[in-house]
Amino acid sequence: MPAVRLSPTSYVVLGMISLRGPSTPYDLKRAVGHSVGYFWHFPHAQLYSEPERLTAAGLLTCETETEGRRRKTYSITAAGTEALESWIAEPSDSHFQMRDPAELKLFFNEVGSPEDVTRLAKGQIERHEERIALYEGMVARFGPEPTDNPRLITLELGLEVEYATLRFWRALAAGDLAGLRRRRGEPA
Amino acid sequence: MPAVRLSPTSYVVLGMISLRGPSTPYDLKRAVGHSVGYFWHFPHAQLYSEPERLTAAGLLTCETETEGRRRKTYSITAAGTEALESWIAEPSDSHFQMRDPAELKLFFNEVGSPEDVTRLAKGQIERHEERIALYEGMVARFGPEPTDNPRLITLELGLEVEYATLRFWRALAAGDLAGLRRRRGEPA
DNA sequence: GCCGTACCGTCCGAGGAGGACGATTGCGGC
DNA sequence: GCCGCAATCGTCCTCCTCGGACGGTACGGC
Repeated sequence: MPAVRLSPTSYVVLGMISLRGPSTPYDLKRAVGHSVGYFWHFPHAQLYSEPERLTAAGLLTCETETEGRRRKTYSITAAGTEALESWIAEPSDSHFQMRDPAELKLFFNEVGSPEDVTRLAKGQIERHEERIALYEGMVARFGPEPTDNPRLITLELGLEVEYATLRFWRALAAGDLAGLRRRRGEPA
Repeated sequence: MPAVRLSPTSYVVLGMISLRGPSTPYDLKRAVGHSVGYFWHFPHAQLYSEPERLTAAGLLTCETETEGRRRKTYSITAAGTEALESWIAEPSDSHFQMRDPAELKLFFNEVGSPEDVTRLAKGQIERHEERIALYEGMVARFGPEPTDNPRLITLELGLEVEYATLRFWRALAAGDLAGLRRRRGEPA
């Protein structure tokens, strides 16, 4: 049972199995796809390899189907639950990372033309409007009151951020960043 | 001159050299540290390996110091500039990623205790307040008017996002997510 | 039964992360 | 000048992440 370094990915796997009960990698893939996946993307292949690592570390157990499709069902162990809980309890260390290609393009916009910036902004506005519609739909379906479903709380954070970036790109397209600053100063 | 896949990291290197002129990896490290680095982190080692790749692809040229400290100075080529410009001009494909460990913890908070959430929120509030102070300081120093310095425009986006997340964690700590939703609906 | 299609699992090569370590330089003390 | 120390700068190594390619499995239509 070698000690392994646990990454955020590890905790997503542990957390998902903890919330859902015993799961196969494919179960995880789908579950992640319409929840955590929206704000923390990772490729499906890791949902196959990561549980293996965690099993080796004693945080999961694995049961292999013998008949038909080879399939592995992972369950969380006491050690796994403990690891997850202590991660949740420990103070959060690092700041978030944005990783927005559009923001990069904007940063280097001096190189390009002003029309590039306008086009970029237009595209981003659409993109964020779509995302907001998606999130609002989820809220409407699963619980209009934020406290209805604890797992939906993070959606509120997602929405808050989406609206913020939308405001930014709209202000940029309208050439009114000063207005954006002014409105930020107002009481909320 | 083999064709290489260009990642966002590649464009950061190209963009930085394009803005600053010929640079050594260490120059880039420092330049990135107090600009792009705030919203797109990457380890310093890549600022040594990535220019090599780009040189192999013909997008940069490299001049090696012979005396004293081995040191390489990279300059952008015409092909490099072209690659950068066409990247800026092309429509932005993918949505941004948040990658916020705190958001993950919140998502899995059912596993933990309510005090964990409160503690998490308190920590995040501090963290984002610090970040906002840092950004506001930069704005005050380098250009109170958003349009003063084109490279500072992204700072406005950073601030907008920081304020949004700060509002969220404050609302969460105050147990008033409903209020957050209500205020989002108001005209801006 | 045969075939097409959606579903599911594994592999692999390239790139990213970030710490460890080694080399170089400048500076203060003598 | 010479030494030693600390800051600066460059490279390497190992593990992890990425994401597409590929191949196997189940199921419905005919």
